[in-house]
Amino acid sequence: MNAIARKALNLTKGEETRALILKAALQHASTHGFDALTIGSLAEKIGMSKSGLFAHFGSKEELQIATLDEGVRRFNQVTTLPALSFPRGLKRLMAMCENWVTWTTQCDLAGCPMMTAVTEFDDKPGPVRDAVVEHMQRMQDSLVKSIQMTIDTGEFAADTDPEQVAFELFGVLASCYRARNLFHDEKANTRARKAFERLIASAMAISEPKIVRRSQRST
Amino acid sequence: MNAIARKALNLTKGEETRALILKAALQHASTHGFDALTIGSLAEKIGMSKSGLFAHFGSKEELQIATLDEGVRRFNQVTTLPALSFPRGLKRLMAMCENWVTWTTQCDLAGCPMMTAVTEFDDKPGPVRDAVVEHMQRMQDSLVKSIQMTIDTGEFAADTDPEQVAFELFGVLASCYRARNLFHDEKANTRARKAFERLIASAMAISEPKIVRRSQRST
DNA sequence: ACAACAATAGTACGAACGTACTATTATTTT
DNA sequence: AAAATAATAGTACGTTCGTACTATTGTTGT
Repeated sequence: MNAIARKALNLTKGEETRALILKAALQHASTHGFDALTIGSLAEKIGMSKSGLFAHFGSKEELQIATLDEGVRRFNQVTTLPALSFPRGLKRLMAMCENWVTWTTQCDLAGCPMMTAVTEFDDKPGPVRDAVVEHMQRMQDSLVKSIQMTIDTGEFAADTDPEQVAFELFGVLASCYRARNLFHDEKANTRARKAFERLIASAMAISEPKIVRRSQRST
Repeated sequence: MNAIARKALNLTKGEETRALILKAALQHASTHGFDALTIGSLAEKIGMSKSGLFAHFGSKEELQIATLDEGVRRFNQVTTLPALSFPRGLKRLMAMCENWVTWTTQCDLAGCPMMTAVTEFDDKPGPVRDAVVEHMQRMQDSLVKSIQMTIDTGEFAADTDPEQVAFELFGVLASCYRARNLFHDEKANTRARKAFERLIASAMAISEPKIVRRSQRST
């Protein structure tokens, strides 16, 4: 990119390379993990010197955190943001579920960087773990809020436990990623969608099954 | 352990230390990951020399695979095996679910080593990944078989998709581990149990909800 | 008990790691 | 265009890594 084009985007040279580094870093971390995110290998990957790259972050931990932040940013960009164009409630929630399934593909990532970060840092105290926890907490809060909205609109049963639904939705996603990345299972996305549907349907159904069962059993 | 006690267990000295190493290795890997399973740190942890420990495995990869094998062995020991004492079908399946929730605690592990291995090696080709895939495939097959048995006994609906149920069961477990290890959520186990129950109930329910819905909508 | 062998320790090596520190270019501001 | 500043490269250092290789100790079978 030349200086003119850069100025048009209000980017300094440093910011431009930093963005370039983070793009490569995110790709690397999503496939090989955040621990494999070494300064040397990353520098070689994008064709710059170790020290030149290092100067942008000051430490490996800062690089990891910046990469994680970038991952979350991209995630929100392709999942949460587009979902906001749907009306509050079930429609929006379903849009988010669908976007979750396809987001890594959309962003050209092999795995989900956040999911990787979670298992990598869940027992490794330090600033990176803190960042992971904060991000995941924020995501969960936003998800719980979406579910609560679906209750408020009356689409989900009033006695639905939003946190329980969020818990299960996350599980579906985790299972989907595993099936995709470990087993290269082509049905992974389909299975995830089916699981989402079932989960949603179960939150919608009020207490109808009970009534039926009673009438059948009373024969 | 002295030589007499060892002989009583039919163990050579080498086998004894190997078992000791693997116990420490599994603990280390379950908390810090398989990549952090370095020869040096492990040797120091159990008070022996790097070269002495190394001689038992010949390479780091072999150590990782042996540790993974040990994890699977322990897993089966406290989950699959006890469940076999329950009758085929729903009872046994429910026992397995319950054992999954508590197995790491029972084995004094911080996280689930297999779950860690999956995210760590899902995009890292090599013998370790191959071992992970093989183990997980075997586990999944056994789970699918258990679900199929529950269909055969008539406890699950005939049109139940065993692989789909296995997919979702795994997701619940993944979510449980995340809640426990990342958020230190005390409700994690409770949520997992609730999710299992809901999933099982949904496989049991035939097509009753449909009937109700139709009658309501036709107003 | 002693020879044969298994198990462990010691030492050394190249490679890669993170991170200082200094030098050299680009870029921006005046 | 020159001065000031930002960005990148170069070099070096101490650690730790995995893994050879050799030496020593412990265990086992005869």
